[in-house]
Amino acid sequence: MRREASVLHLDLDAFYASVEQRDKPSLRGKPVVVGGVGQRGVVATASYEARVFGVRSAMPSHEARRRCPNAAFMVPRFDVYRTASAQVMGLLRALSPLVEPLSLDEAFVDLRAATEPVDLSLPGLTALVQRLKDDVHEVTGGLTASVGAASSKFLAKIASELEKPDGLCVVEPGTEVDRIGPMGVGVIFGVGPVTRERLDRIGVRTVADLRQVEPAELAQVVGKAHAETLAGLAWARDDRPVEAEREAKSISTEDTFATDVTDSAELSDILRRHARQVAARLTAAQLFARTVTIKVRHPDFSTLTRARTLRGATDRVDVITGVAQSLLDALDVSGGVRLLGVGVTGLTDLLQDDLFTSDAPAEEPDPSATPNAEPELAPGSTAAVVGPEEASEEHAFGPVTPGWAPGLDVEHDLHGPGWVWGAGRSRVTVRFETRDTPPGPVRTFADDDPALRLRVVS
DNA sequence: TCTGGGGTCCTAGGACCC
DNA sequence: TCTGGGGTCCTAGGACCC
Repeated sequence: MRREASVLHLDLDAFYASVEQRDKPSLRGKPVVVGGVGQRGVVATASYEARVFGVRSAMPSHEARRRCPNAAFMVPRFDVYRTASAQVMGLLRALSPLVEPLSLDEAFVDLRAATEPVDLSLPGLTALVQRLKDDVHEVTGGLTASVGAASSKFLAKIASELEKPDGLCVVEPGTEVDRIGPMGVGVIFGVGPVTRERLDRIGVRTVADLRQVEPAELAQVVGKAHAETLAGLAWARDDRPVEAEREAKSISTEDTFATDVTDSAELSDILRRHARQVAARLTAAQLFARTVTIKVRHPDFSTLTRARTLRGATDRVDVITGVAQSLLDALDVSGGVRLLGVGVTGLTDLLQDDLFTSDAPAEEPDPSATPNAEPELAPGSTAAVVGPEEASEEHAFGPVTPGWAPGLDVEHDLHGPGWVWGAGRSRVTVRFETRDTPPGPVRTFADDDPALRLRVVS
């Protein structure tokens, strides 16, 4: 436990929705919901105006629509979010090189590793955090961040949430135990609905309640490893370091279909597409994987995974496809499939692998040696046929209407840049405005109007 | 027409080895 | 010729995070 509040946690407020409001002036001050817009979509982020109506992250989109029919519903623009995120991470790294991103909109910073000496007194920290927030606002063109400073990751994260949005909270060292005592156990990272319910059943509702539980009883309720962490955190004991470079442990992609898929040829196509994406990401990261996993969700939402570990690591599309297909073949999917995914784990980089096996008889580091136990990859297997990489990388929010999904950027020959307000019945409605204009006019076009096209923005 | 996608970590059981 | 315990690897599932 540190003696000074040298850990920062930064969280961009309603990040995706705020970026949309920044870039679409007519949406400022209005409810905005970013996420899947299809029947099976869920909410990724709701603006604060939408939260007033009870719209929350992870809520099914149809439920969000019911609660807030007047909200603007739009598909995420990850390239734009990535750019804004990189700008913010850049500011953090200028403060201290020891930055641990948790997602596009969240990161820890260790100020002890700062290149220049930092004044960690309460006024010093407050001034530093305020400057950081101002810089974030400026560099991103108007986004706000909530920042917490404390003596540990646990408290810094709690602190950043205390005064959201646009929050600034420094937890003074020595006050941690008192501060968290009255809070619900749900503030503890790792305590979700299930654990909260289990704790509730033994009378534990607040962090202070948690301190009274016998270690043995706690272990029985939440498991040994979890119990030890929780017991420590209840007393604000947390010495987890801020870690800048964490190696990826798995890579996966999956897709929930607009309607359940029953055709096995179609499932194979989808599987191959996923395998191709996974292989491409392995290659891009210069990694190889030993275990291939598939994930299948049935129409009743029951979900299962099947995995097979190979003798050697691979990044080959045909190998990954072949293993995935044979795993799928062993399952009964006659009732249809709601979701299909492919993933890899057991990641190694070849160089290291090579090093460790260099005195062994040439188990070729070349992954072409790995189709070993994969009879389904016999010559003539269609698995070896590899098509061009899919154009769309982000299926994350599901069945995006090809073309005119709401929120996407467009350009019209006459009217200039704008964004898709809505589409359907062979028509597209566009609002012509950008980040730097006042709210603009709305026009409707035929969806095959040659003067109108999608615009790539980041 | 309930319930995304991309991750991490933990548990538990069985195989296998010493 | 009857039986323990530890360690590691693998698979499957589940809780949780953003």
